[in-house]
Amino acid sequence: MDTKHKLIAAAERVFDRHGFTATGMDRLTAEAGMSSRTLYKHAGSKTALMQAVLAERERRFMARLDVSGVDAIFVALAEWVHTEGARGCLFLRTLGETGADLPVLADAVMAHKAAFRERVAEIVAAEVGEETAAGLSEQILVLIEGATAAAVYRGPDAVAAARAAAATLIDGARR
Amino acid sequence: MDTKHKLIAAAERVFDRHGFTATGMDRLTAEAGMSSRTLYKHAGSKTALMQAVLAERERRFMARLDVSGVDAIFVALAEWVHTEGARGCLFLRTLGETGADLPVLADAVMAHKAAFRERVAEIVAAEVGEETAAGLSEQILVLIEGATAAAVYRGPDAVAAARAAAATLIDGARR
DNA sequence: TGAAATGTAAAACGATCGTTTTACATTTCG
DNA sequence: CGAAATGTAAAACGATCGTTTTACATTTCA
Repeated sequence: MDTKHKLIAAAERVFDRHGFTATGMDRLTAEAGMSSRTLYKHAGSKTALMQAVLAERERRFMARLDVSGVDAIFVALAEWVHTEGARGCLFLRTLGETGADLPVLADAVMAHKAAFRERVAEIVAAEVGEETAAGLSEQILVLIEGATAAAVYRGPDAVAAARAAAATLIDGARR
Repeated sequence: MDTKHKLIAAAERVFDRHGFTATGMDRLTAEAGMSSRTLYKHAGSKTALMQAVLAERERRFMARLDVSGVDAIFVALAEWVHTEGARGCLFLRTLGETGADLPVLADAVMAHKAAFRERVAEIVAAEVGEETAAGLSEQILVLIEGATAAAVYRGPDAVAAARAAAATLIDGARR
């Protein structure tokens, strides 16, 4: 059981830094410190391994989204960028790499984004009320995605700017 | 000369829809309707072809950014999504696919993003003045990136939300 | 004790990768 | 006219792809 988690953690690092398609199995076995036989016993296939990586990523990301205010979302995002770096959303990157050619991964990405959007809507609704939240939560969603994307070349400044913009928008919606 | 442009246009379509790494030369030659010998005569290599694609993409994208107000940026973005679809920023996707493993492409992406950021700053400054623009243009930048990313799974709604958010932020900065 | 489970190391599988080469047809233009 | 330029079609290059297999070592536990 420890072997599988070690594999997924190693695969997440390598896929995140070098991309899914460009990463060969030899690099995965080397990084995970195990033979290819063991890797395939646990993962099944390269695509299934990426599936497992996305599932683990979703678990970890959603745990950070367990907050009770919009501002806290951006604090959490700033922490994420600080500890894990900024290479863009792994889900959208995976979708972008494979397009619709690997439906299993495309479905996982879309399911994650639906859950993510739902969670953001809940947080916004709790802060400004159901009726105001309708249009506002989509704006907050865009700010989170934008901070994630822009942080690739702007670093923490992008997250800070998104945080400030969100505060302005929330403040405007309150009155 | 027409051959080269036909090649680049075909390569842009294929790379955009199926990714850079996952696309083989056979798919490129088929889509461009030419032999691999001719392709290599004009492009040099797969990486150089992607370089040319990014240069063409930048030319076309920057032409759309030739507007004189922040709101017009989002109108242009909405048009782009309508005519070309939403598969995310090709520059960031390319960077995400290859990481730092192909410095030529990474450099092209960073150079484009610097120019893009500069252009956005100019547009914002023209609208609210130099001193107010400092912090605000980074927020607008985040909104554009966010609309581009979120449009992958939210479609035109993401652009509309970003446009509304930008209007609110600009309005707040004016007074 | 001994069989089942779990691991490693390494060779091999056919397929496909990006690229070059060989052989030949057509067009361009001094 | 005739050579240079530009194209196609297709085979071949060595390398690497994702995956399976063979052979063997170690641990687990009824």
